[in-house]
Amino acid sequence: MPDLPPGPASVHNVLMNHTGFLISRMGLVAAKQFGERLESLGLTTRMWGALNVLASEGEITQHALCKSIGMDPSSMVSTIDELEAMGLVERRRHPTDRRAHALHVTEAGMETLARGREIARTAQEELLAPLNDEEREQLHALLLRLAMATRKEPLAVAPR
Amino acid sequence: MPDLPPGPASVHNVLMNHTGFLISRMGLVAAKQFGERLESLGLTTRMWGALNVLASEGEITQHALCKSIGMDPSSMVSTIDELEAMGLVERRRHPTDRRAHALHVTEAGMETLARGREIARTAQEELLAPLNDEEREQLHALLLRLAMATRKEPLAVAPR
DNA sequence: TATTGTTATACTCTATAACTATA
DNA sequence: TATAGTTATAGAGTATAACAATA
Repeated sequence: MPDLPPGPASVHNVLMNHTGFLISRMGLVAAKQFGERLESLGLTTRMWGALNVLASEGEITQHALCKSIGMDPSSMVSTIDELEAMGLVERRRHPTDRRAHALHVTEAGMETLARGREIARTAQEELLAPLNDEEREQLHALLLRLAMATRKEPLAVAPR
Repeated sequence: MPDLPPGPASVHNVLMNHTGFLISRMGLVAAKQFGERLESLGLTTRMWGALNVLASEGEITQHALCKSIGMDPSSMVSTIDELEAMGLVERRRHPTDRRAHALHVTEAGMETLARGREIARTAQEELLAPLNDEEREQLHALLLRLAMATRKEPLAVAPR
């Protein structure tokens, strides 16, 4: 009885035949690699996702942000807490609804966001290194069509 | 101030521009959909991954199985416990090493595996529904090249 | 009566370290 | 001294329910 299977460890050929497994697997790798790079900014993938959407939407409520990225409201509290503690986001008064906050991205938040986007480019370059430009566009287009079909799935930005 | 961003909820346009995000996102969707379907067999994605590799490798040790799918040995214990409780796998005596087990897939295990593969086909059909056959092959080939480049990453079969 | 944000809680998944019995 | 399997434990990450303030 062979004690170890032949070939490099960690992923088995049998599983590689399934596209769904490959997507799941590469999704974990991508999230992990990006998350490790984001640590240099003191950000998690969840914080980055929230900051990113917030900057593009302007001042919105936590509730709206939750719906926008599919995060649970109770999880959003701690995410915004962390961003606020770092001075990247402020909870400002909502002009009309005294229950709600108007989430505001600070100047420091915009700077961190810019550096995060640079990191995202680097991480993407690392992830897609085996592919040329045309192939990268192909992959993106194919994934985008899949994503558009499952847009309503209430999944958070990052796996962990 | 707009209370909700325009368009359908749960995933934001800004994030859709990143291939890494799309892969991560679709990986979660794929794993979730497959996991829900596997419940009908009483299996988790982890159990299915272990059973699948085990059947293709014959009788190997838990240690070898761990290396083969990138699962932690301590997590493997409960995974095999569950498979054994369902009568799909047996811990048999290793012929030469009294510390180790020879993991054996039972006949019931092979039958469950066959049904699992049918479920995998169905789930894949659902996931890749927006793509035609040629596009599915393209996507698979592109992901496979990425996966081969990161084969050594010690990540488990399924995110949760 | 419903909604926003918050807190407390529980549950899952995973990783770490220590332990045993063998090698 | 190292290895296979196990156990116990702790740490993320997430989901659920209840709550106060306000609509």
